[in-house]
Amino acid sequence: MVTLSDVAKKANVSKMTVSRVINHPEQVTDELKLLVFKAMKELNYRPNVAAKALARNRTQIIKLFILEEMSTVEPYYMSLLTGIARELEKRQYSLQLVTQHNFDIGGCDGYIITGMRDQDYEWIGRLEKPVVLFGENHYGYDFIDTDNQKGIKMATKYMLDRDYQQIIFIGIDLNEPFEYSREAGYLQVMQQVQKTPQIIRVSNHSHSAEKIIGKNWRKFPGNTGFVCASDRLALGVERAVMKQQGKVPEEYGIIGHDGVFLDQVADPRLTTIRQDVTKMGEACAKMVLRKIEQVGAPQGERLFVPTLVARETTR
Amino acid sequence: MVTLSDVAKKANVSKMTVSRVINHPEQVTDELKLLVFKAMKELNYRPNVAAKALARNRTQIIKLFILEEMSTVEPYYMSLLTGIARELEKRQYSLQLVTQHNFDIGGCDGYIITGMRDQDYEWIGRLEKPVVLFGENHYGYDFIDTDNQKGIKMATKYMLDRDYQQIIFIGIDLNEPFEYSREAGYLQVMQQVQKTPQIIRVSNHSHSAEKIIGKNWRKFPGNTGFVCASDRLALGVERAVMKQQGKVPEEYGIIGHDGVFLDQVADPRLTTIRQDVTKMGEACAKMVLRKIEQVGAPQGERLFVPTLVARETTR
DNA sequence: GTTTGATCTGTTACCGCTATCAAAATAAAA
DNA sequence: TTTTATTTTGATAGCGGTAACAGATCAAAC
Repeated sequence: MVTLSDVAKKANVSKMTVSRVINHPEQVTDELKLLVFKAMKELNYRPNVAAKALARNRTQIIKLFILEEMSTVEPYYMSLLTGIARELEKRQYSLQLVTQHNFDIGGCDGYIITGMRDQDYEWIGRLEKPVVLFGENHYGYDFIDTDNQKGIKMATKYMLDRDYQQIIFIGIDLNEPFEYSREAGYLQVMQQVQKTPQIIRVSNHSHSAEKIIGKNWRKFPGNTGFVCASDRLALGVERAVMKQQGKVPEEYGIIGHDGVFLDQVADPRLTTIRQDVTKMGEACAKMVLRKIEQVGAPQGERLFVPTLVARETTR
Repeated sequence: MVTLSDVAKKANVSKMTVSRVINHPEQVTDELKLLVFKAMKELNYRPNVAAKALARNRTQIIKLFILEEMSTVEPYYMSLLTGIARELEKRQYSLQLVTQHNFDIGGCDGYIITGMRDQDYEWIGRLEKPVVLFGENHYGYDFIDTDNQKGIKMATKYMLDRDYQQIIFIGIDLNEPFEYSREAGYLQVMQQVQKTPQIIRVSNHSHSAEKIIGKNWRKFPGNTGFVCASDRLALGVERAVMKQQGKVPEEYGIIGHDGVFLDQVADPRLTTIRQDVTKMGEACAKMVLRKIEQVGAPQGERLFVPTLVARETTR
C-alpha cells in the first residue's frame, strides 16, 4: 500500500507537504505541488480514508434517513441515493442508510433526512451534527426540494394552454408543506384566469384516486384536465377515466408529478412534471458537506425547477 | 468522546482487555467481561470505526455495484439496499453505492454486485477483495438469489390448480441464467402434466408485453393463464387483456414475478411470486462479511424460496 | 513446595494521516 | 547590510484502536 510517506520520499519533501498539497494546496509553492502531484501519480497513491478520519476526528460518514415506510417508498429514492452516493464518493465519504428498523448508534459527520412528518422535527432539532433535509419545511432547516409550486403551476397552465375547460387538482391527503405548495401553485393559476378551483384530496395510492374519480364520474363532463400531485395518483385517475370509456387525451387530460419510473409504466404514458432527483441528491450531499466545512453554518434552501414532459395523456 | 481508555480506566483494566472483550470475548474471564460491559454501558461507549479500520488495515466499507442502467432500474433495488444497509450497520460497516457513472477508486473490504451481464464476469474475476453476487451465475462466484426455477414452478402449478387450460410463459428476452431458470421451471411443470409449452420472449417493458399479446390475441382463446417473468411484463399483459375485453381473472389468469411495488400499482392487483428482497440483501451482506472473515473462502450459493401471493389476477 | 504448562492480562509499538508549533527561507523595511 | 515581517516547509505528537509479545496468574504434576 502506498502511503503519504512513500509519496513524500519520492518527491523529496516531508509528509506534511504532501498532506498540504491534498488538503491546503494554497499553502504550497507551485513548484513543490508539481513534484508531489507527479509522485502521487507515479505511485498511484490513494489516501487512506480511515487514517484521515481518525486524525481529523471525523467519521467520513453521512447518514441518510428515509423515514417513510419502505413498502410505500417511492422508487425515486433510488435516484436520490444515486445522486448522494456519487457526490459523497468524490469527497471520500461513505453513506449509511437508516430506515425505521435500524435507528441506530454509530457516529457520523452529518445527516440527510427525507420523508419527514411533522412530529419528526422535534428530534431532528436535537441532532448534534449538520442536517440537510430533502423536502421543504417551515422550521428553518436547510433543505433541497423540487419547486413544488412552480411545477404545479406549469402543469395547470399547460392544461389551460391545451384548452381543457374544467381543471381539477388531485392532491395528497397530507398536512405537509410540499402538498400545500402544490395546491398553492394550482390555486394561483386558477385565480389568475378566474376559474373556480376544485381540489380533491386522497391518500397517495393509485387505487384511492381511481375509486374517487369513478365514484364522482358524473361531475366530470368531458374536456376536463386532472392535475395530480403524484404519478401514482395520475395512474389511478387514468385508469378510472379509461374504465369510464373517457377518451384520453382528447376528452380528458392528465398530468402527473415526479416523472420517476411510474410515468413510463402507465399506458397511455403520463404527461408529468419531472424532477431531476439524482441532481437533487447530489445537491443534498454537497450542501451537507459544505455545512460540515462551515461548522454547521446555515445553508438556506435550494429549489430545483422541474420540467414538464409532455406525453400521451395531454392533447 | 468516550474511548477505549476511558472504559479501561473505569473498569480498572487495560485497554487491551476492553478491546478483547469486544473482539475476542472468549479470551477474557467472565468476571472481567462483566466489569467491562458495565463500564461500557455506563459511559455509553461507542467504538471509533476509523481507528479500528486503521489499526486493522481495513476500510470497513463494502461497495455495492448496481450495473443496470438506473433509468430501467427495478424498484426492488431499494429493498435490497435496505437489507444490506441494515446488516452492515450492525457490523460497523459502511456502504458505497457504485453505478455506471462513478466507477471509481477508493478502497473497500468487499463487493456486492448485482445486475451483471455476461461480459461483466471478466473484470469481476479480477477484483482483489471478496465478492458476492446478487443473482445466479454459472461461473462459480458465490451468490444469493431467489429460487427462480421454483418460483415459476409454483406459478405454473398454481395456474394448473386454478384450471386454466392453456398456460403460456412470457419471458424476458435476455441470455441470462435467471431467465433460463425461470423458463426451466415452466418447462418442467408443463412436461410433468404433458402439456405443450409455449414461450414468448420480449424485452422487459410493460409496453412490449402489451403489444405482443395484443398482436397475437386470436391465439389466446380464453381460459388462458399467463405466467410472466416479471411484474412489468405482467402489467403489460394485464393491460392487453383488458383492452381486448378479456375477463380477468375469469377467462384469463396472470401471475407476475418479484412482488415489489409494481404488483400493487396494477389494477386488478397482480397475483405474483414474491421475493423477500430485503432479507436477500441482508444475506448478501452477511455472506460478504463472512467471506472477509474467512480470508476469501468460497461461500457457495444461497437460494431463497419465494412465496406466491394470490390476488386479483387469478381465479 | 517447586516446577511446568496453560490461561489470562498488560506493555509496547505501530496503522496513515493531520494539527500545531518551530525552523528555515524569502521578502520588505530600516 | 541588518533587522523585521511574512511565507513556506519540516519535526513532533497524537487521533483510538489492535497485533504481537511479555509478564503475571493459577492449576495440575512432580
